[in-house]
Amino acid sequence: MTEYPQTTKERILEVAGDIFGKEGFKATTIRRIAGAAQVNIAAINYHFRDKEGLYSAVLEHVFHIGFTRFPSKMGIEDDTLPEQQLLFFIRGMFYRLLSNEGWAGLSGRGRLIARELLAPTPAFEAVLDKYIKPHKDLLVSIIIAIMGENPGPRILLPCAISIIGQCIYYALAAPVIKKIAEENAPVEGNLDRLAEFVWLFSLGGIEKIRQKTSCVTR
Amino acid sequence: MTEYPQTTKERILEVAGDIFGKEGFKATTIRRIAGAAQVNIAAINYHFRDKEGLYSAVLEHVFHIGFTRFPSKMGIEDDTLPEQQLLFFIRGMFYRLLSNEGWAGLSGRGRLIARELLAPTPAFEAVLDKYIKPHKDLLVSIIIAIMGENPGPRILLPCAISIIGQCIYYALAAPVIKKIAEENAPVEGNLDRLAEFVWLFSLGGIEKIRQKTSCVTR
DNA sequence: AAAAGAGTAAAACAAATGTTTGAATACTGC
DNA sequence: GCAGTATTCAAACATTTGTTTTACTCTTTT
Repeated sequence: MTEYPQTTKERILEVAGDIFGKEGFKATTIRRIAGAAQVNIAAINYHFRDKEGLYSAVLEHVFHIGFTRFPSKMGIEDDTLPEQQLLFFIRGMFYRLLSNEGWAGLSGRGRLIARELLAPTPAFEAVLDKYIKPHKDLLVSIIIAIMGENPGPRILLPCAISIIGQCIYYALAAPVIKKIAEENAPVEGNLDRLAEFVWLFSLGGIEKIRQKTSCVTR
Repeated sequence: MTEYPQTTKERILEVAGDIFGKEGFKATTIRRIAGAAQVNIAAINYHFRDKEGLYSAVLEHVFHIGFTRFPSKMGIEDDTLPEQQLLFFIRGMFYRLLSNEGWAGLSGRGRLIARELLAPTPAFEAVLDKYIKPHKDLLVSIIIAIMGENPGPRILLPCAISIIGQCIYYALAAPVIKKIAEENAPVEGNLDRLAEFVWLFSLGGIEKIRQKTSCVTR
């Protein structure tokens, strides 16, 4: 991505993120990383100890970049309406997951995240606590605000999962979506429209769930 | 899974599905498969030509099993109400993706599918046409029936993606969901409840989308 | 300017992995 | 029962790949 002079270490991190994401941990060879980063093979082991050490560093780096450029609360103020908060939250996810300044549509480094969801490595535990749990908690609090009551985890968490699931699926299945529904592929120009769609869809979902559960409990 | 005598070829297929799913293509060694299936290494190349040939066969086999045991239209008759059809469709996905008779929660062979969504291999093209596209078309027709009108692909496909996305995310992120929302992990005993939740949520979503788009177009 | 240390380079090592070979064994049709 | 085919097996081959070693270069410190 960045062509301007960087330190060897930085260049390795950037390049490794893309390649690990595209190929997966096992399929990635340090020779390939070294080649792409125009760095000697031994430099990788020198800076990161071994392949696994490099991977951990990459994972942390990727999450740091994503949540620094697109924080969970992006655009959300204390006086923002709950519904608006949800829109910002979803739009944030789309941009973090799919924009080029973010995780580039999981086509590059971002696919790392999907791979970790699928099969968490030990290195994932750290980012789970640091980035993902707070992110989830924020969403849950937004849902509570929209519902106007706290229906408990058996309602809240599935709601959160449904919302996050839609966003991540766009990112995860981007290659397939491009093939069977090209018009709606999650490319840069579509992000706002798709985010707004998911937002509306989710508002409707939350509303429906609220009706049903209120109906049952009372 | 099956312990009773099978042909070598069948045993290889079964075992390879699990291992490819858990480890990914590159990380899977044919020696490991041979060991687990109690088969000579060369037998694999004999029956399937090479590692890639085995993988293609496994992928087709996995999809065949899944859509044979849990067909897209499972439970859907011609006179089923559209809303009911959606419930059956979603429930079918949950069982296909997550039950032990299906793809076993992507913990075993089913994870193959998620891997293919993430990074399609050439072998995926075939199953895409044979299984996935018809499956998508069915869902789209159900959505049209629920909406009572055809709002065009820019509305329909995002709807379909939102619905499928929720289902697949449960399967994909099962390891992580277990960690942060254990009560709602997609295990056998939760499938009906979660399917019904996703159904309600999606009905609400479709309704909301329909309102908005009618509002704008007219 | 000399010494020390950090960073880089090329080559070599050892383990693993996909594939092939050629012989041995089981099965099938006549 | 036998020829012919299909299947299984153990061993070997050629690559690939993570890691280490050793020497070299450059910067910083004294």
